[in-house]
Amino acid sequence: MAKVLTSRKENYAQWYNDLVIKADLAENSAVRGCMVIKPYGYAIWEKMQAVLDKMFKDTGHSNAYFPIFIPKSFLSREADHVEGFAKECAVVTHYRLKNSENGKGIEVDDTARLEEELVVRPTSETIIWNTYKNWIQSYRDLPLLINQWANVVRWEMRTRLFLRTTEFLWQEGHTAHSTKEEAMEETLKILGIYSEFARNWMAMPVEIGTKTENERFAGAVETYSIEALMQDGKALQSGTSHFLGQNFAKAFDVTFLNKEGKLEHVWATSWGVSTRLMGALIMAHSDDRGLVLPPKLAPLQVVIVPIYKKPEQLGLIGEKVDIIMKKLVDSGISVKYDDRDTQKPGWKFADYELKGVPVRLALGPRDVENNTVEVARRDTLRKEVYPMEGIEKTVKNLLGDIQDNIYKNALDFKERNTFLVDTYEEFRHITETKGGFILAHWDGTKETEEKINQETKSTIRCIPHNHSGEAGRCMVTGKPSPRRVIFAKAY
RNA sequence: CGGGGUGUGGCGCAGUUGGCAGCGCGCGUCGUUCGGGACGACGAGGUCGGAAGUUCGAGUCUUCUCACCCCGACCA
Repeated sequence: MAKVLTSRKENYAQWYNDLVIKADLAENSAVRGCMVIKPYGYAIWEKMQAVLDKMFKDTGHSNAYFPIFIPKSFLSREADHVEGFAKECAVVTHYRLKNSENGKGIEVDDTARLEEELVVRPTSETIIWNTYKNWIQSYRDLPLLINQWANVVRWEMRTRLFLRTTEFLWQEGHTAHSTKEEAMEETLKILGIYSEFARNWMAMPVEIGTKTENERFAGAVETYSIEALMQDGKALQSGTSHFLGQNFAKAFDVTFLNKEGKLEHVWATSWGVSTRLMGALIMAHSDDRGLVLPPKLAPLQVVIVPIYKKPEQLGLIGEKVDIIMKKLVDSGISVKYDDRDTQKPGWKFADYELKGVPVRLALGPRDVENNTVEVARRDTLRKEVYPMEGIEKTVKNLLGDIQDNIYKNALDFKERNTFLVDTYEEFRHITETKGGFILAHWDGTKETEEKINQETKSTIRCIPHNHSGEAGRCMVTGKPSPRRVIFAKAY
């Protein structure tokens, strides 16, 4: 078989890049740092969107859309917020071009300078809270539960397809509440949704937890995240949910009259997942032959490949395939019959493996004669011949098995690569050799966190919610620690 | 913004001492093939990233410039 991908062992980063390109998910564009998401990649993103969108709506949220441009002055209203984002903002200064003096090309018209420059949104808190001010007067207007699907721009130094690009797609939820408790409840509810989405749809186990002050969103009181472990032992922050307290309400003077007729600032949350989830999905399951997709998010769940020598044989196969297709479609399975005669079966097998299609059916003259189908699953690469009779049940069960199996594999991997560590020496050894999640005690200070980061390149991914809070002593300073936190090298 | 690297057909690359721009893949036509990336024959496709210079002659030498990739610091 012709080798298309760099193997993971050889060079993990290269494997990822190769895979994204070769599986036709995305490519680099003419604009540095910005990607073109290709139809196959976008189809996966659309599936993710559809599921998440429903989850948000089922919990009472509505979609809306706010401008891509933010007046520069808005950004500076919340001090921490502007400090966090100032270094990576694209700024619009002019609104017109003109023909160059020398007749060649086109240039910025200096006479068309904007009075107030516009920032291309790196996130939308400021424009949204400026708007919410007019929407909220009374406790009766609350809670306000809004989400938007949008693109944002963060001018990054170094980019990688899906994992970090200058422009990316995401959803950002922005909610307003009358009490602190309710806002906090919302923040954690969304964290739960993200975790459930990762678990049940992406087949990706995640750690949920609280971010340290260092890693907190600029302008938030508390940031929570879901953290996934990639096959190279590095962590990927896959979603964040922020409790914003009254920071933005105060900055944008968003107040409401409570039941007692008293004026109060509202309580806020914001939360988001981005096309980075695509990167997580790719790295969580895929192998050296290509993408492995969970059936629940695969744009195409089943592909049927005919094997034949003569046109008459193709005709006979086609008749059987029509029957199978109908049964599968009736069972809610997405299926494609690839009867192109421009590619050979072997080529198609390899190509659909590269693209991660969960199940492949092959039908040849032999199958027509015996009333059978060859069924191949992408996750284990195993092939078996099944009777045509009841094929829809066979396939449906198999899709379920695959979804479960890749989750189980990812979970096993995470467990095998999660280490309980008590000494700094051992900590350094593991970060240098294996990577993975390391549960260790930390004294809670920024100084120690930074020292560990400097010396080992590891960061505290989160203070986990799902591990016991047994107390101990900081592995670096020996000071008391109330609970273990999760360290890892991160994307 | 530092360090390293690369720009030659759609993609991946070779191009020696400066002397007719090549190879593999892909693409097109025809034929044989088709149960794990088939094979043969013929064919199409290039102002060698850009500008200036040296030279009888530049893909190759000089200077400038632009772009992209990789590794770091910053980040979802």
